[in-house]
Amino acid sequence: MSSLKFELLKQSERSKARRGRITTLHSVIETPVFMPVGTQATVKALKPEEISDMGARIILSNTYHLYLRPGHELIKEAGGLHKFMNWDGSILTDSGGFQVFSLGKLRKISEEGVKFQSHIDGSSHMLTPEKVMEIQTALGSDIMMAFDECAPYPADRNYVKNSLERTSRWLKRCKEAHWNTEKQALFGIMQGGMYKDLRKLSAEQIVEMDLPGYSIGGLSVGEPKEIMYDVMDECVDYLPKEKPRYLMGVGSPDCLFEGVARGIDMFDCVLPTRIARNGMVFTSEGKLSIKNKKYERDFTPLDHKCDCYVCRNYSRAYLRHIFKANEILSSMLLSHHNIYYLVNLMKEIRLAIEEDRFEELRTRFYEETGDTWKL
RNA sequence: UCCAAGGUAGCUCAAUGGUGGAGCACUCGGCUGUUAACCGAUAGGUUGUGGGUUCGAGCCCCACCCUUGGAG
Repeated sequence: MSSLKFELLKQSERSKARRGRITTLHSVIETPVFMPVGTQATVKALKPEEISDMGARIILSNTYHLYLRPGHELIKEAGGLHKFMNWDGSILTDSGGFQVFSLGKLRKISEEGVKFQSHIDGSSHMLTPEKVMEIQTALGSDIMMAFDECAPYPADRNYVKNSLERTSRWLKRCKEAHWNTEKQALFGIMQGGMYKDLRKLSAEQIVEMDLPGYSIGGLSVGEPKEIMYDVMDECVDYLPKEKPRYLMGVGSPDCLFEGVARGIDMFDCVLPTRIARNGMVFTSEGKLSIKNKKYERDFTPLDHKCDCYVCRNYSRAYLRHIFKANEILSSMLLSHHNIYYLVNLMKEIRLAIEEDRFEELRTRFYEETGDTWKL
């Protein structure tokens, strides 16, 4: 019995969009799917049952952060990450590869792995493919990500090539260190920066490993959207149709549409929760900054088309007030709305694909949200 | 009534006699595998009032007004 099953339910004929279903030990996940991010074993400001009630069946957490604090051994002792954080759906754990990018000044890369200086206490730690697999095995995630290097943008071709080839070698080591194959699936990560031929090279090297799923990494790292879409166009074609494709770190509503249209099945992003804590929300009419004075006496809901708990019970005026007053409830309510918005958006997208009207939904989305998502 | 300390941005406070600043608040913007309840920008001033000394005063001198504390 395999740790992960992917069924391709429908392939759209007018685009690469497709409907699928992933089954892991903990849940059945309808795709395309958006995965909320819970880096430190919590989707910030939200209770697991809220996320579950919205219909989300999978969330993402992070190897690097949990290894540093509270430590993977402790989580193993607690009975695994699911039990520890009270989440009974599926969990995908990122490998710490993104931290190679985001903690740029605090790390040193070698063939063996990456030496990090903890951003918490400055202590030194070595993450290797083997170590990362050990940590993710202890956490007990349903989907483990291979250890990769997320190259910065811009980066010169030579750097990107060396980096991607090392990532491929690290993937091989991850696979060799992967023993809990009955319960946990390992995904490989494509790199290659903005160079299409390098994307192809990376894809060939990782697909050869015959893994249950593949992701596209190294995008949405500061490049213009046109470039990201352009690279995505090609990337997907290099990945097998019968395996789930995961675009890492992408999650603005427009990018979700563009990703789905290009054949992506899975997405994750900190955007909805982060911008919520900073007073920004998604609505059916585009972005809305609850900080703006124009909402001071606006007693209507955030989004009149939304039927989430927040939109059913609170006004913009109230949400503005608690945000300005720096009340904790502000983060809770705005995060709830934003996650609901994306989870629901994906639900609509799945239905549209089933009914052969994804393109119409996509067009309508851009019409209704105006220039909010302009490139 | 006397004594003391003090009056500088909306608030709390900086500023050897030499171009009046900061934090917070306000207004706006940004955030894409979380080092982020974060970061950035705009705006905001007759330095309590009136005199004086000085090339030059928020700062020194005089008077007055106001605030706080103490004494009676």
